[in-house]
Order: sequence, then structure tokens, then C-alpha cells
Amino acid sequence: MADEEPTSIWMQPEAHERSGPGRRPGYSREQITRTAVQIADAEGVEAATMRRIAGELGTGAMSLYRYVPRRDDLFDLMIDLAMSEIELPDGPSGDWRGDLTLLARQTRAAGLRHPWLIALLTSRPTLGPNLLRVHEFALSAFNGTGLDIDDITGFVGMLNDYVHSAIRREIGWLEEARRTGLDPERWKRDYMGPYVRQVVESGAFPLFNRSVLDSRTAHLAPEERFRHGLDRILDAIAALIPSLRPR
Amino acid sequence: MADEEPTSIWMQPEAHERSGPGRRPGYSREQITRTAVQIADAEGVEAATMRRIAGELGTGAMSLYRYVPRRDDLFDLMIDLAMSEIELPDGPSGDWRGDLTLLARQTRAAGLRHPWLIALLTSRPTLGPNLLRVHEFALSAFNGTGLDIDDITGFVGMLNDYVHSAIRREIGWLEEARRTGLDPERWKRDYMGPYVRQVVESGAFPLFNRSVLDSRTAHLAPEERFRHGLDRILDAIAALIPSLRPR
DNA sequence: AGTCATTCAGGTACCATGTACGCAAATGGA
DNA sequence: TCCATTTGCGTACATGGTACCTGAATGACT
Repeated sequence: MADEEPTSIWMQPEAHERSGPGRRPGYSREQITRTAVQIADAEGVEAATMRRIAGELGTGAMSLYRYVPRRDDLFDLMIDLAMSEIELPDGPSGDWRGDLTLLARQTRAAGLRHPWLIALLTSRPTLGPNLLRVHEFALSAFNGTGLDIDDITGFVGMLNDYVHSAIRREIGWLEEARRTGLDPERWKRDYMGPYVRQVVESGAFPLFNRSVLDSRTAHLAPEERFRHGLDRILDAIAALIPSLRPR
Repeated sequence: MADEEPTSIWMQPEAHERSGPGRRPGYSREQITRTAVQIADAEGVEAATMRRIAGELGTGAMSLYRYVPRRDDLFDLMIDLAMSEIELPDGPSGDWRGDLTLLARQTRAAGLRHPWLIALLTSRPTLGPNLLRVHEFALSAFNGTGLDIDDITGFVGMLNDYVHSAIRREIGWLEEARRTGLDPERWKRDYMGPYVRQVVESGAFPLFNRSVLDSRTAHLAPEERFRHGLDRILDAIAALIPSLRPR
């Protein structure tokens, strides 16, 4: 292989597209990525090591480097594979609220199916084709509302910020429990519980106490809570769109 | 040391508080944490290894484990130390918008001083005393607006989601450049640039193109951009508060 | 003062990780 | 048939977290 200049994984052609002399590749980026995703889903990203992925494929760890330059690039591929599961119509329906609600739900579903997705997505600047596709759909939902591109980008950002954070809140502590090796119930009761109880009983943070003790939304099902927050964001956006304000 | 049951780091007493027989501790959690923060600031979290921190302190790696059960707990301590730098008045001023703007700016400053802070903070469910202090201040800013605790929690969440994401957007690609070992300018031009150019020239994502090419806010100074987004969030919150709506 | 349980310092060691390097096997063009 | 090229992958190295162990320090009790 020629000296690979360091550039985005999306610029580097797949091995099997080549024609000419040389041994035919026995694997593919997609196959490797799919395997990595399966392992990460079942046991966490930290279990998706090069050796483990290769083992699952019945090959040696170093073989993977014929397809992926660095492990970080594999993360980008994993993100994009997960994003590819987000099914959206070809174009906006004209109902921006409905379109964005659909997108938010699909994103949440993908985030729950792949508990590592949001953490990876927000921890590195990646722009895979499927992320672009999804992002374009979000932007397009505001087409026809008379907003300029900066406002559209801002609103889509607001929505993304909420969706990502909400998903993180929903699964964050579950992932932490898994990482520490405790089962979630034990983690909540024995690990985090005593500290929170002590903080609450100290009375040092009265509003925090109210948010823990007096919350009604805390007892909602996760999906309801997600929907609640989503509606609030969409309400906020609607309130800021002049052309929609006098409704 | 007695068999430590696995519980939050904040529940485990410092060694120097103990009285009774035994050698006196030569270090402290604070000292260790401060060293870790310095290294992480200068070279990234991944450089703040147990060996490296211990080396900086002139001791052996295993000595640190007398003060910190696991490396992850050290992360919690680092987060809290960074949060302790966020200076806030003792109570809300009555001007919720001003209070939250102050908080947002202080958070941004801490996030820029410690480029690893937001990534750690949002990647694990942690609740150190300084995070609680800051969170309590945010909640208290809405005291007296007649909102119930769930709405307050929701708005503070909206604000936090924005602030964290905005900081991440501001430094995310710089961190990525550092991780890959390229200087930021090269990374943008040689690594990410060619791909983005190809995407733009393909014309496949017209609204994405407009957001890249026609954006006015993209050319603002980072601080202005942050302020822009912050104002939009605060506007959105204001628009949702019934008691403030008819202004 | 002497004894001793207790605690700290830190070296050694084990295992897992990403990945550089090199060589043999496979493959298609000349 | 030859050979440049590419893949498969074993070996090896540097680096990581941390379990375990020994020896030194220290205060309480006799």
C-alpha cells in the first residue's frame, strides 16, 4: 500500500474496489464495522478491541489494519453504521414539528440500541455520510418557514443538544453501572444511593432536594419524559419563529 | 485499610482525617488531583496516567491507590476541582437572565481552561460537591418566577445542554487535532478539509452547503457565537415562562 | 520504654491494549 | 512463467491499570 497520507476515512477507497494484481481482500470495512458494533452493543465499546473484533471474524488483529488505518477511524465507521439505521422520508413533509419529532424518536431508538453511540458521536468531530443525511433532513424540516440558514442551523443545534443530552441522561447511569461491573439496581442502591441520601439529608441544596423529592416527571416512563422535554424544545423553537408566533 | 465496599468517592474519608496508629500519609487527594489536572490541561487527559501523575509527584504509581480507589474516581475528583473554579455569588440576584448568563460564561471559561472537562462531565454520572453547588445556583436563579420544580429543572437542563454542547463544538476539533498529533491548522486543511470540500462540491446536501458557505455566524469570534446561542436559549426560556410572556 | 497492630511507600508483576514491522501466501498482468 | 503487488497475520514493543507483597514508619497500649 502506498504511504497513506493522513486524511479522513471517508476519502480512502475500500480495498475491494481496486483492480489489478495482488491478493483479493477477504474482509470488508462493513463486515468489520458490523462485528465491532455487535460487540459494543453487547459488552460496551471498551470490549470492541482490535483483537476481539478480529477474533470474532476468525482472523488476526493486524489484518484489520488493511481496512482501517486507526482504531479511531473504526469508531467513525461504527457511528455512521448506527446512523444508517435512522430511517427518514426522502424529504420534509411540510410539518416541521412532525418531521423533527420523527427524527428525534428515531435518534433515541438508535441511541438505546447502541448505548455507545451518543458518547462517541459527541466526543469526536465526525461527519460520515449518514450523519450528513440525517443532518440534512433536520435542516430541511425548516425549509419554507422563512428562516435564514443561521437560524435554521441554530434551531437544529438546539434540538440536537437536547436529544443527545436526554439520551445520555437516560442511559448514562446504566452504562456506568455496567462499566463498574455492578448490576444497575445495586449500583443505584449501594453505590450512588448513600451519597445522594447524605446530600439530601444535609439540606445544603434545597432546590436540588426538591428536584429529587418533589419531581413529578421523575416518575414518568423514560419515553414519556423524553417526549416531554422534546415538546418543550419544540415549543421554545416555535415561540422564537416570528412567522409562527401569532398562531 | 478495611475492605472498602464499593461506594462513591465522596463517601470515603480522606486518609489524613484518620487518627490512630500507622504511618502518616505523605500526599493528599487534592494534591494528586491538582497534579492530574495540570497534566491533563497541558497534554490531554490521556496523558494523565497513574504512572505519570505519580512521577510528577516523585513517587510510585501504586502509592496513589492509597488515596484514590480507581482511576475513574480520580476523574470525578478532577471534574470537581475544575468546577470549584466557577465563582458565583452566594445567592441569586433576582435577575434570572443575568445570573444564568454569568453562570454560562464561568462554565465556558472553565471548559476552555480545562479542555477535558466537558467530555468527562458528560460522559459519566457524577455529582461532586462543586457540581451540586453550581447546579443549585442555576436552579435558584428561577426562584421567584413562579415556576414549579419540574419546569425549573427542565429549563436548567436546556441551558446546560446548550452550554456543554457549545463548548464542545468550540474545542472539539482542536482536541481531535491534538489527539491525532497534527497541528490544528494542518488538521483542518489537510485532514478534514478535503472531505468537506468533496461533500460540498457533490451538491448532495444543499442545506448543509448553505450552512457552511452562507453562514454569517460562522465568522464570528467564538465568544460572540457562544453569546449568540446563549441569548437564543434564554429567549426561548423567556418565551416559555407564562409569567414573563406578556412583557 | 518496648511491643505491636496498623498504615503508608512503592517495587515487581500480570494482563490487556494499539499498532509497527516483516515475511509468506495469493493473485493477476506481462 | 515470472513478478510486482497486495493480503493475512505472527511477533514484538511500548504503555496502560492495578493486584500483591515487603519493608518502613507511627501511635496506642502494656
